[in-house]
Amino acid sequence: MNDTPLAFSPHDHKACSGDVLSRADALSRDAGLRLTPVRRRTLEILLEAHKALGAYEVLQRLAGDGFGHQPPVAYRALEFLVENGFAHKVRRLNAFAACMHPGQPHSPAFFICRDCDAVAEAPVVDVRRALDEAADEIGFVVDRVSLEAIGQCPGCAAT
Amino acid sequence: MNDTPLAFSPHDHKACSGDVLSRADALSRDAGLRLTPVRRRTLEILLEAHKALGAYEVLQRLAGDGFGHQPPVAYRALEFLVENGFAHKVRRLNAFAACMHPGQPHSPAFFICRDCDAVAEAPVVDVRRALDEAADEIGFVVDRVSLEAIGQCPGCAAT
DNA sequence: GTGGATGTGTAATGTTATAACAATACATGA
DNA sequence: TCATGTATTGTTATAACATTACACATCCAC
Repeated sequence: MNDTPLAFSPHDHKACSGDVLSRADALSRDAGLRLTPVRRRTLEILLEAHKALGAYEVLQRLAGDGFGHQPPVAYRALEFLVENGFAHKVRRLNAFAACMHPGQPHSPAFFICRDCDAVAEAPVVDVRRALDEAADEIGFVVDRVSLEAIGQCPGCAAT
Repeated sequence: MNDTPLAFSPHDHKACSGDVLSRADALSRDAGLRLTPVRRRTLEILLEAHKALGAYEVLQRLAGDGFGHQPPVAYRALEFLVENGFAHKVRRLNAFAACMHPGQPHSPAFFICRDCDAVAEAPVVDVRRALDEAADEIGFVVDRVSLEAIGQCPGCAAT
């Protein structure tokens, strides 16, 4: 429960956040999606935090910025972001994290550190393919998958 | 002989429940675990329901059987079952399901039907291996994994 | 401009989960 | 037998997460 970054390696948060945000702008324009002020600010909040945030944490920051104070304000914005691939829900934490690769259809997995709560999103195409095969065998048609691993991140293992 | 998990095919619930329950008794004895009345009854409830149940549903049935009426009663029993491999938590549903293969260390995935809410537990060793490889690459040590797929089960696809 | 669809705001409520403490059961060894 | 330690169960209260329902505003196609 510290500020350990979303990814497990040091990097320039501001640069990667800005980058993702501007890609989100472009993607929304192209797709005819309305990345309205609340929604855009919500994404920005997730990017700034650079970790998974609960809906009520997001709400608190939105309220501080002059948006609504009630839960649906945050939940609706988060829902929009998740549905359109700008964010992911991390079920293990009941929390939300900005997607680091919006627009590139990817099958993400989340690696959640049990010690510092950091969440890393990693592409795991092979994993997804293996899962689809397993589904095929039982005649199940997969819509969406959530893959979450709990364990220890390199940073916490080092200490 | 096919691999379709029990949940998606007709079968004798009472037989498979009884079987799992007696295996749980044996495993507990061997491992020195105390499968106390609440805990055993909780497992029995999950087996009888033969689907994923919310903690409050479990609690209601426990209360009806003369056990406590308060949430921790159910949560504690469920936690015991999950920790010792007798049940699984299905995070997508905020619910719990009996493990159909207690004692056999397995890396389970859950296939959740969006139409009928049936939950099938399937072994997915390949998937787990692929995930471990992805974790290795980023220096993450995996403890436990939750793999949940939402989609359509064979039964609902047929109708 | 009008009207429908979409988005934002609020209040109220529902659902899931845990903290904190008290009471009880049970094994072990004096 | 009785004291003592530990695990378990029970209760109250509350935290944390999420949704429903409804009012009003804004966008945009016609």
